Amino acid sequence: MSSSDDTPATLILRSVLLLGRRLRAARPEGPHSLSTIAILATLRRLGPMPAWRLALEEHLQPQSVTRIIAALERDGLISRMRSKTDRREIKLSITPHGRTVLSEDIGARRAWLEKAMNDRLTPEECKRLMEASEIMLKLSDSHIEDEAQSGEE
Amino acid sequence: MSSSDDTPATLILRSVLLLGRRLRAARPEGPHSLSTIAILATLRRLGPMPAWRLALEEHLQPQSVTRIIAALERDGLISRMRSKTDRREIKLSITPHGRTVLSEDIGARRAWLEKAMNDRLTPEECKRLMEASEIMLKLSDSHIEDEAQSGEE
DNA sequence: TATTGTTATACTCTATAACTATA
DNA sequence: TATAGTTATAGAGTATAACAATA
Repeated sequence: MSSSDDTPATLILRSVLLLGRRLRAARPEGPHSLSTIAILATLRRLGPMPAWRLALEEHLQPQSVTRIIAALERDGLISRMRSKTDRREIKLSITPHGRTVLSEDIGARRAWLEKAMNDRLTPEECKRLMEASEIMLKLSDSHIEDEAQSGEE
Repeated sequence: MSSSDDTPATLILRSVLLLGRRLRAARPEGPHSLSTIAILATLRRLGPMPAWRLALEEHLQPQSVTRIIAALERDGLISRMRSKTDRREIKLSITPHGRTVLSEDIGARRAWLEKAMNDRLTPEECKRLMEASEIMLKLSDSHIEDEAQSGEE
């Protein structure tokens, strides 16, 4: 049987790939990418934090975070404040302007998604998709706590 | 209320972004990216087809497909055959070597995903995730037929 | 003129390696 | 030496514009 890849895993792989493409493309007029907006949303959701913590939350390398926050600061969406106690650390905060931009961006993406859901899914399917989102988050969420437990590879 | 983005849509956005990152990173030793493998899988699943059809299936621009299939042909994973009836068209087929590489790649990614699912999800959650995959596919699937129906932007 | 495909170019996304500054 | 952050570089992923060949 050559169907070794027509498995549930393949279906998950393909669906996340294709839906991800759509969600990235559904950006509003603004110049802000999905990864950028996700970082902004995390800063609003969890409050000010240093870059290394942001890297853990977003499952990114610190260097990748550096690049994104440089753009965010350039555009005035976040502000930096050097820690007094540990002068290596820099706390990142979302600015009022950042909150405005975030709301507009998320609003536009949400509009796209909700329209697509209304057009193509039944209410029952919408509900199951939302439940599945938490499952996917859990699946992609092996940071911090878990890092300590399973140190292999 | 400033919670205009703590909505189900935001959760979906974040979960697809984060899980997508993980699935792309879970590549085996081989030099083939997720997008490349997805195209190979589509050629095996649906049989030989021209590049424009592949672009529709994968929701990519034809130029993006051109780039990917150039790499696939360079590595001997697909073959091209000019159509006799319409000499503009080139039929793309997966080669035996392509089938081998595809199975190995999918196998490795599947192993990662199944381990993650076993480690972090209950059997009930696994089942719901698989059901949700078909829903996500439907959501990202507005090509061909739908294009004709809703012609707006 | 429309369609199939390609080349050229650029921007986003992310990683690894090497570095600086501070602890 | 370890940690927080940055710079440099590269490759993956994808898009738009301009083009060639064929219909």
